[in-house]
Amino acid sequence: MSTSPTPPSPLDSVQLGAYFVLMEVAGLLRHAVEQQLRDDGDLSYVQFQLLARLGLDSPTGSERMTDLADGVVYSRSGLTYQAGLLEKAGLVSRAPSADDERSVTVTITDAGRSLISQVLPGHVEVLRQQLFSPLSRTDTQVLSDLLAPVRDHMRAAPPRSAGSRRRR
Amino acid sequence: MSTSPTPPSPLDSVQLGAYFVLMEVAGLLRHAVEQQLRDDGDLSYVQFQLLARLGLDSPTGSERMTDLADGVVYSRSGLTYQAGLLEKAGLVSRAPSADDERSVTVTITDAGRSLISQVLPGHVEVLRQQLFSPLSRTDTQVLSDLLAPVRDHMRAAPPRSAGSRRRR
DNA sequence: TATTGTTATACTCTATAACTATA
DNA sequence: TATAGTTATAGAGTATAACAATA
Repeated sequence: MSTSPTPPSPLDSVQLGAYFVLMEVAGLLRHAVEQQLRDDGDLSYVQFQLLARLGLDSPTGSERMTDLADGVVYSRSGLTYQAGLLEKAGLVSRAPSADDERSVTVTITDAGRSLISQVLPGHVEVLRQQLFSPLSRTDTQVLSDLLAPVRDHMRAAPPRSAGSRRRR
Repeated sequence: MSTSPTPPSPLDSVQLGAYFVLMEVAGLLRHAVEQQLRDDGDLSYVQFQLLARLGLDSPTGSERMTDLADGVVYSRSGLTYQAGLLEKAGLVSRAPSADDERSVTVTITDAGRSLISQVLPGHVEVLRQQLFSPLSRTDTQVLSDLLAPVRDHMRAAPPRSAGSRRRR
């Protein structure tokens, strides 16, 4: 069932090129960014994502475990592991949700917010140097507009048949 | 020395958006692709990259360890580990280089080539469904053209001050 | 019964440092 | 001395399955 009924029909060279550049740029960028986060705040990229989501995106500074897992494409156990690390470091707190006793609400602490602002300037610097220096403002806008539909498409299609539940 | 003399001056929202989409798309794509490679050929993404580089890019099917490490942004020991796995699986062979006794030449085997062609159709399918279905041919071309300079810029700048040697 | 989250466990990957051998 | 590669080792991250508790 892994072979499709239609002939393989390889991607054309433009598509292959786009695939490779995309993956290489993202890989190199992640590498650079992880090093900065490690140096400036002893954070992994995923941990930064979690903190940023709580501290920058969420108006309340809180989210349920499940929502965090959905946003970061994580296994439940993986998120539990990371949330445990963050909590042990005093960067977030966990408490049973008010409305649903099964849920756990994760909240960023003052120390967490402080760490974000400590790490953010360096982070922005890396982005500026590595990613944006070769891109004009228009380029950046176009790039964003091109990738946004892809992201939405990927989020919609549930290819992760692993566990069972995923979609909210 | 981690704070720059110039004011933090945060990225504008367009730049931040571009950064996040780029990372999310690449992350989701890598996730999907890794699952396919695992299912169809029991390969990690890095192992696939190594085999593809030897089998598809190199005309001779051989490369030195160092050149492979440069191409895949790996630590030397990491490459040794992966090359060891591939060799144990019979997908590559290793032999001291002819001209330089210090070097090791890695060569893809028939089994390695066979595995690539076994895995490639499914790989292409995933790319088509996940990445390219929301992109026109023009979109794809533009995306590629936008990212190519970024890749070149990142390759040139040696931010990995870790080990010591890196640039060829 | 379905969902939320945790735990135990095992495995893969990566990086650092020490080491050998050749240039 | 500098480079190519390996080894030992240690640590971080991830996933699976079994589990407990609530809806």
